[in-house]
Amino acid sequence: MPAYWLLKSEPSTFSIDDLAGSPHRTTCWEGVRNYQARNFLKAMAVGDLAFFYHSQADPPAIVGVVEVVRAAYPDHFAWRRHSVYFDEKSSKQNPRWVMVDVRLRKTFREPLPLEQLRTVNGLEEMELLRKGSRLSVQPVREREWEIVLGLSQAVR
DNA sequence: GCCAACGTTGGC
DNA sequence: GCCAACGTTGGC
Repeated sequence: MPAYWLLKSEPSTFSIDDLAGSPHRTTCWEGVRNYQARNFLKAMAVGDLAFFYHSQADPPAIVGVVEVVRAAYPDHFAWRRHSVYFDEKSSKQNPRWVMVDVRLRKTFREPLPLEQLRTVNGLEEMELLRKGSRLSVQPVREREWEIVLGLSQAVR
């Protein structure tokens, strides 16, 4: 059984269309710089599935599904002095941050806006919908996964 | 642009 | 270990 997750990205930085245009529709998920989010990245296994969420977007929305194709490995952007993700406290000997690789599985025909998700029965406890929730990598319960996927198919 | 809700830093 | 100050996220 795969586990389910949700990954946030600002589309102005990296959108689901950018992923669709990437080689093998695959990308490394670099730049996570929050310990709780990092620990979720470490918990991911190949074959796990994740919603792709557009934050700081108009509207903010779940826009598709990706699959984990490589488990956590050191985020080498932390070692690049000129990267926005540089962190001098992360060394090659003792990497502080990790990333996974994900491949695009599905782009929803219609995005599922945050505002709509807030009205859906069964999603009340979803991390994404918690007030003040800022986690950029978060687990999704199986039941929540099924409900959201069902919505994505209902909007055809 | 505002601001609530965090997370991090650092003095003590 | 506490907590004030500061920085960041992200909806609105």
